[in-house]
Amino acid sequence: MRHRRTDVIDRAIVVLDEQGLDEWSMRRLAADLGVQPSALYHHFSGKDELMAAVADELLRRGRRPAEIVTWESELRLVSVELRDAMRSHRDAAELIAAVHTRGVGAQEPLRRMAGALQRAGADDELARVGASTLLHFVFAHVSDDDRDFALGLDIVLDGLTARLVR
Amino acid sequence: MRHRRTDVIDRAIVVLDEQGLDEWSMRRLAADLGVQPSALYHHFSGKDELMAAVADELLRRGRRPAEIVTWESELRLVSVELRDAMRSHRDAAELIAAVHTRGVGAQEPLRRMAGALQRAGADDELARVGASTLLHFVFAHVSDDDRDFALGLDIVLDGLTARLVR
DNA sequence: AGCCTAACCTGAACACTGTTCACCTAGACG
DNA sequence: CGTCTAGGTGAACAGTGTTCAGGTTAGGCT
Repeated sequence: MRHRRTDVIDRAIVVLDEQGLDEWSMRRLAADLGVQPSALYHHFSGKDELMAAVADELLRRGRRPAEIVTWESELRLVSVELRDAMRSHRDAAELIAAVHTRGVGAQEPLRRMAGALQRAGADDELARVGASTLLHFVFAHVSDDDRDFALGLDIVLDGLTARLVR
Repeated sequence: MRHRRTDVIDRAIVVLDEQGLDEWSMRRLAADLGVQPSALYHHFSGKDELMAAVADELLRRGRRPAEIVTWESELRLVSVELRDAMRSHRDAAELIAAVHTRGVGAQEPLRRMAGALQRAGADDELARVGASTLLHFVFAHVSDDDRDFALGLDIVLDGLTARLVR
């Protein structure tokens, strides 16, 4: 059986769900696809690139069409989409956070947050720091219940608002 | 040469500085100590416990005597101590964050933050969420310059203040 | 229909990793 | 003097990501 890049990514997500991130190795994925481990290196330069592709696919699937009214609602939307993507599959949170931290992928939520802040009137510095603060808040509170998540989101947005209106 | 637990921890920190976290393996550390890898398992149950011990030692070394006046100054102190510890050695940030995330150690900063919030009048939920938000802000902004770090810290503390005074 | 190219895959090897196990050894203490 | 124990040995196990030279196969072009 021959596989395309997208086949590998799709199957990688299934294996992630079944085995978890710890058992998620190139060899296991290859075995699951009925292929030698080295075959994966035709589609991806290495494990990092594969992980990044999977993370980006999870984020893509988590997006929902929505019309934006205020900058605050946009920040909330991006936060909730990101959180949902991180909860959509087993260990997706660790996967996405790892990929983002290593700088190999999953950069879009941060960019969208910074963009929203800039459109809200923030200067470069505030947009950068504010977006990063919000993003890492989401990373940290993925497994909170919805109430706690909403509370924390309010904390950060309150802080951002206080800086923005000045 | 025979070594005690503390010798191993001290040497582990040196090796971390010289080689970085990626190259920081049980085998390398053992070689550096002039000992077989298996000898390390007399002092630690495994790599996780050793990492946790190193993280806690770095945090311990980063503590500074200071008298606390307000809850806000206590939160600032813990944040700055944590940030300094994370900057004190090569890859110390990744090490401490990893140990904390896995729940095997480096739990004290979070506990101190939650305690300060409780003394400031926060209920259990706000103390928990607020402390976690602040902690992960520090994790995320270790490598920012001081200006950006101070700005982000203000954002989070503003948000916390807004919730506390209610 | 036949060829050719590009995509895909094989199988073996390399150089690591953390961990376990049975066994040994030097020094302190009663 | 003997025992106890903290510390260490050396080999093995079961994995890991990655590389490489070479083989196969499907699709488009002439």
